[in-house]
Formats: sequence, structure tokens, C-alpha cells
Amino acid sequence: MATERPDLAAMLYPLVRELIALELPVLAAHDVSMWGYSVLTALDDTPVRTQAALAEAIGADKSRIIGTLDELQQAGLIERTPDPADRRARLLSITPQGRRVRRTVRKEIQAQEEQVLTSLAPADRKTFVRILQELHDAR
Amino acid sequence: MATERPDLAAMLYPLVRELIALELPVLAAHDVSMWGYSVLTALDDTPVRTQAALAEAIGADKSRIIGTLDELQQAGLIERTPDPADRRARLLSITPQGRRVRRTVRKEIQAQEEQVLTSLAPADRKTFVRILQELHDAR
DNA sequence: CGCAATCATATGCTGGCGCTTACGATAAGC
DNA sequence: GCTTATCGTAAGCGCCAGCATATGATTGCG
Repeated sequence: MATERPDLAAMLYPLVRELIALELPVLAAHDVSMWGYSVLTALDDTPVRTQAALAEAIGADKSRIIGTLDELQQAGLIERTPDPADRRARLLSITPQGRRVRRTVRKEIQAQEEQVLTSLAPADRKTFVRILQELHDAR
Repeated sequence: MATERPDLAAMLYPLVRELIALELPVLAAHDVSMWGYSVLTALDDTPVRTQAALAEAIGADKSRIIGTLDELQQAGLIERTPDPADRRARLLSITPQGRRVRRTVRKEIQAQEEQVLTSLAPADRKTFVRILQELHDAR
């Protein structure tokens, strides 16, 4: 059958696992968890008004990320400020230190990612990333 | 920063989750688990000589897939035959029924996948799949 | 023949995740 | 003022995966 190809998930899943496996030591070296890094990444883009909104934005469970937020706050990487307009909610923002950590981590992670893509021709590499970004932005 | 892009994992992970979420009802409709489908896929390509080798080939835990193999065998989708050359081992193969089920499921899954990719231009779609396959084959 | 290795199997432990419920504090709407 | 909704928090439940250990049967090697 000339139209046979593996399922996308079957091809992507091991790739994602590989990428995550590469990330973990980088994150560990900076004392940041995967969810912690996701939080920092989201907040680096924009502050968020409630923890529930942040959890939803990064695909986390609102109960489960509380511990993560506690740690990040403890480490001085984020701030949680009661919203003066609604005292049920807490404004979440990244600290300058958090921003530095996040950007350092990202730089190292993306260097690792380039390694994974070395088997591709440079044009394919660029195209792959462009397409991924399109798919990501279309969600 | 013009060189800023999201991490690959950050882009791929939600995509994989989406694809898996699409697969689950298809698999459920055919009474096959995700690991079961992985087993069928692997055996559709080639029989395997030991359960441990199969587990390794699909990235599963050799103990944990025993239940899955039991179910597949019970459902008549695979066969386990003692290896006459080494009675510790069991030759694993897919039955004609298993092959039919697997190919039906794959067809439906890949139709779903095409839906996910509709936001891409057709040329990009082909390129994306080609690149993924290259990355997959390079492992 | 004895020992180490291999195979399938069963099971335990741990941690993570998804989802849910419940609670106190706060806010919005009628 | 009362009811419903929202927020953060805590905790429970069930499932799953990763990893490890143990066992009996079998095999290969010295």
C-alpha cells in the first residue's frame, strides 16, 4: 500500500518523549519543574489575573499547580498579589529573576532541540518549526 | 527578540494530546486499548520472538503489557506460540482478524489526523508528514 | 552438574495526573 | 438580605506508568 504511513501520534509521541527527556536535566540544573517552567513561560508573555486562568492556559489542573506556584513564589521567581478589584483572586506575575531563569532555561532547551533536528536538512528544519508554529497558533 | 519561538516540546505536547484524544473514541469503538493498538501495529509489520522484545519495541513495560496481550489473545487478534527452539519464549503474531481490526482503526485514525491538519496548506501537510517520518526513521 | 542468564508472570511501591468534592472568603445579581 | 457563583485551597479516589523484586521454567556455558 503506497499510502501507508505511521499514525501522526505514533511518530510524534516518541519525539515528544525524547524532547522532554532532554529538558529534564536542564530544568533540574535550574531547580525548576516542568510545570514550573510552563508557568514561567506563560507569565513571561503576560501576567495573569487568576490562578485558575493560568492553570487553564498551560493545561494544568488548578488544584495541582498550587504547590508549583508555592515553590516558584518561595524561590522568588513569581509574585502573587491579591487583586484589589476582587479579593478572591490573585494577580500572577513573573519577577525579573524569574524572567532571567526562564530565558536561560529556554536558551539551553532550544539548543538541545536543535540537536534533535540535526538529521534534517536546514530548510526542512525551518519548515518543520514554521509548520509547528502554525498548528500551535491555530489552536 | 526576532529569534524567539516556543520550545518544540511546548508546541508538540498539546498536539500529541489532541491527537491521542481523537484516537481514544476510535479505539474504544473497536474495543482496543492504546497499548493494544500499539501491539497490533508492531505485529502487523512483523512477528516478534519474545514478549520482552515486543515491549521494548513499542516502549512498553514488559510486565505491564501482559494483560494487554492476554486481552488481545482472548479477542483473537494475536497469537502466542511457544518457540520450539526455546521454550522460555513465545512467538507473537497477529491474526488475520487482528490485521483487519488494526487496518480499519488506522484508516479511521488517519482520517481524524487529516482533520487536525486542515489548517495547513496541502504542500505543508505533505512536508510535515514527510519530515516527521524522517525524524521517526532516524531514531 | 552447577551457576548465571533469560523468559513470562505476578506483584509491590511510588509518583503523577485527571477529576471531583468540600470549605471559607468574596463578589454579583435580584 | 439571600442566593448563586467564583476564587484559592485541601484532599480524596482511581488509574496509569516506571521501576523493581521475586518466582518457576528453561537455556547456555564452563
